[in-house]
Amino acid sequence: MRGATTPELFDSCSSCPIRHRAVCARCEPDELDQLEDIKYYRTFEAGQPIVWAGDRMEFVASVVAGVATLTQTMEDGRRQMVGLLLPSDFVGRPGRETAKFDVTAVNTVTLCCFRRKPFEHMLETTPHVAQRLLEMALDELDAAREWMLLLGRKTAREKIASLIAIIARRASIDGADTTDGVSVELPLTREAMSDYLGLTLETVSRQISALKKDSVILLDGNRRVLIPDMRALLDETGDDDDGGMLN
Amino acid sequence: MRGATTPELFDSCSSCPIRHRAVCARCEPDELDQLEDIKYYRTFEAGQPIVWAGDRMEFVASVVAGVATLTQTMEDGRRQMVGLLLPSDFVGRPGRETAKFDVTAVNTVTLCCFRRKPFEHMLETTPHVAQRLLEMALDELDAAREWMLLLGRKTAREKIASLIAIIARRASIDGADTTDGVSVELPLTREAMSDYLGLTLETVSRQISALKKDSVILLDGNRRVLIPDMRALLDETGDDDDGGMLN
DNA sequence: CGACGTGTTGATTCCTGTCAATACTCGTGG
DNA sequence: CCACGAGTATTGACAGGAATCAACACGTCG
Repeated sequence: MRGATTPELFDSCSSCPIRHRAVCARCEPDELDQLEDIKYYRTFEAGQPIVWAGDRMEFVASVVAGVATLTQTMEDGRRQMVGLLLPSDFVGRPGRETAKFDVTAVNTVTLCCFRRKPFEHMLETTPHVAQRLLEMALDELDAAREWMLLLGRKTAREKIASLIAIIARRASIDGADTTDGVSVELPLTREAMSDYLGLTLETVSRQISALKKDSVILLDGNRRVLIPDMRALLDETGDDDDGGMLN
Repeated sequence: MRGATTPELFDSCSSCPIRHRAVCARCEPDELDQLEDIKYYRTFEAGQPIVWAGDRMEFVASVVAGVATLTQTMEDGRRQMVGLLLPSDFVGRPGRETAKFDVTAVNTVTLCCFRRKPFEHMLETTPHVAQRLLEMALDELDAAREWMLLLGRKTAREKIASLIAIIARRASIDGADTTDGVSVELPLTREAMSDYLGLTLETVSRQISALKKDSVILLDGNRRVLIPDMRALLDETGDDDDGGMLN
């Protein structure tokens, strides 16, 4: 059903693909051993809920593979994505009993779950976990604040351009070739994009079409975007600089 | 001029008004001694910049008294507030050289500054500072994410109602009488409110007038708001519950 | 094939932004 | 005392951008 436990995905933490970026990044071998004792893997299929807001959380986790969304919903159905969880991102909040936001798998998601109580104990006893988590929380906070500028002040066109630019930036960090145009796969449906950007899905569709018409982007199918000139795309985001994207 | 150093505001940390809520809340006496060694007070007058985005930050700090804003500005002047700093809130980001946002004093602000390098050293050596800072960062992150829902999905009227409700909540926590109506002083100008809510100041003014016309709020001067029925105000925020505000 | 999920496009509405005029408050100085 | 000006706030007229309502295209899967 939902969230079946997977036996073992890796021999040990040392062969884990997110070992150097996740909450365990700074851990010493003995600290990793402690984490091994309290961890287990779970996978969720595309579209499945990982937790509902208000649910009791028995674990915190690192995203090992896949993409998940953090969303908030109003009673009348209006929905806002408040975070996009990619591999190595952290799920859950130590010190809180119940989840505050809905977490949903976008595609197949693998989580490395830590039982909450022992994890909280580790935060108090082993400094490297707390230090790394602090670093990650501060990064998330910066990202959230940048998103606030987008949500509060950017036009629909700027929002779309910003989203594509951010995804392209991540793709290029992951080692893609950027010499003559970048090609990125949008991991989100139009509806998910609209939830992320604070727009309707119709507006998202229209602005993507508009950027295509203006040759800022090219489409290859519905999901794949080709960016012939990154500078031109960045000019559409409304941001003053390139955000450290270009070398 | 700007940011003059104040000799000494309190005998010691033990008589500090934010001692139990700030980043030093969990510190043991010997840890407080360490903090004393690296701290100094500064005050800023209303309207003064505390730091500009891009400035080199030589310190991190706790807000001791006053209100400051964290804002981001686009090249064409569009501005978005991304945080409101109240007493006990933390300013600056350990591990980063330069400020990412503008920080501005709304009224007279007193900061308890810690030299950045020694503070970062303390984060590595004394767990109680890091633990408390993590807790505060996670709270900030939650607040930022709730604000994202407001910015992305709420109507102008809901935004105004939400802002007043949040300020009223804080006032009632501070021990005001809520039996027959709450009275709160808005610490922000209409323009600052508009920056916070992602609106224009005209829209802010109009929606405040509309809420007044509908008797959801009463005005006493430009800044003081009387709330005859908190439930009625909360109904206007668009939130499903009372946010833990009512007992 | 038909149903369904996803995406595009069009017509129209309406909320909020923009531009503009006016009022109010509070100092300062004649 | 009042005039004056700066900063702040309110209100009106109007325009525009995004939401809403609706139709239709495309691909997949039963």
